Amino acid sequence: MNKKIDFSESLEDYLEIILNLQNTHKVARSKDIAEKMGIQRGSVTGMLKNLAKKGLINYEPYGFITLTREGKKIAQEIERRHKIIKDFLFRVLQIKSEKADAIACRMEHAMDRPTVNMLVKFTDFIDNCPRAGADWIEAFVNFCSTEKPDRKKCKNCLEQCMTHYNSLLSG
Amino acid sequence: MNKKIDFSESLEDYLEIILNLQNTHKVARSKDIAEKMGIQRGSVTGMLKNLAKKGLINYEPYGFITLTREGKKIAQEIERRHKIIKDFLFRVLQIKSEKADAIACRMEHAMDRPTVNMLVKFTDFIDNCPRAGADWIEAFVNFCSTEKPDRKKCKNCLEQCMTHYNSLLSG
DNA sequence: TGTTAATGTTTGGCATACCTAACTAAATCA
DNA sequence: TGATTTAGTTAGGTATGCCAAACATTAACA
Repeated sequence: MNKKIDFSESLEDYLEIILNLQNTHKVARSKDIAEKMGIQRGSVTGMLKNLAKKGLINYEPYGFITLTREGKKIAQEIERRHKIIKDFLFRVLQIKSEKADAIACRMEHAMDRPTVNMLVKFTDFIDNCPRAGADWIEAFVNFCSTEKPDRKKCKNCLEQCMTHYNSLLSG
Repeated sequence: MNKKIDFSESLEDYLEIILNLQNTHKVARSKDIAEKMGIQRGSVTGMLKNLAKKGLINYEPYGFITLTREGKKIAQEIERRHKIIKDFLFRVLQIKSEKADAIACRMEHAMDRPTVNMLVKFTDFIDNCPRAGADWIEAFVNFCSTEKPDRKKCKNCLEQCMTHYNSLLSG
């Protein structure tokens, strides 16, 4: 029974924004959706009807807009993808927060669930593996700004990493 | 003079495919483009005219299709993004080759040049940093398939990593 | 060289998703 | 409560990008 209709990027964006508005403003309003989507108010109505027809929102003219259970499920999935991708772009790839958000907003439609799940595991791994961690990301930043990696620095880095791990064990 | 028109995903796909066909078959044919795009032959003609109008391909009815200098530049940029993203998905995130290609094909339109550049640097870093490398990716695979990371394994892993680095220095 | 098959084009139609402008309902305030 | 502002809807229009089917051209081969 799991309908695997694939929704358009636009539709997914609407759901994500409605969820967002629901969370911050209690209820989603047509005007705010238009504003967040960067489109005209008139364009929103059509999509609201569309979303309602698909059973993703509760909607009647001039009434409140809320996500149905199904709509919320999808919106939350998109929101989750967004956060995961943004986190990777921002924390690992060092993309500036605002830009990371903008790109995540586009990438979230391109990646499917299993792939995003692997990305979560990967950032988890970076955060938890003694060979990686915050200082390793620091090393990456350094790697980016220098021409050729200095092997001597590598020795230091490795030793530091080992020391840190040992203190983790004993601490 | 650097025209920064942003092209549609569809248009970028056409260019990428034309480049691909140019490289493998010497010349791009309407039928093959349709096949690769998974669309009907009739739909291709319209876009060819569009691409020609934008100065991205050399095209006249019933004639050969080749990329102009400008078109090739864009196609190569897209192709580059595709390869980089696919490599990351496949080698790092362990996404199966075919699927990695399909997702890369969608992601390549979502990521801009600077972001892709950071992704290259990141995979470069993974390949070159003594704390990362192929065995570290192996460790990630292991991390994915186990519930909780085993700290004892970490000790081994770290020591192996250190040994490997030392042998690199002396070797 | 004439016929046939393959390839490419044209046409009309459809769906999505946006716009503007006119209109309607609801909310606000005097 | 009535007038005005704000929010939401409707209607008609545009651009993209696809389809199917009829048509035109080119290539293949007999």
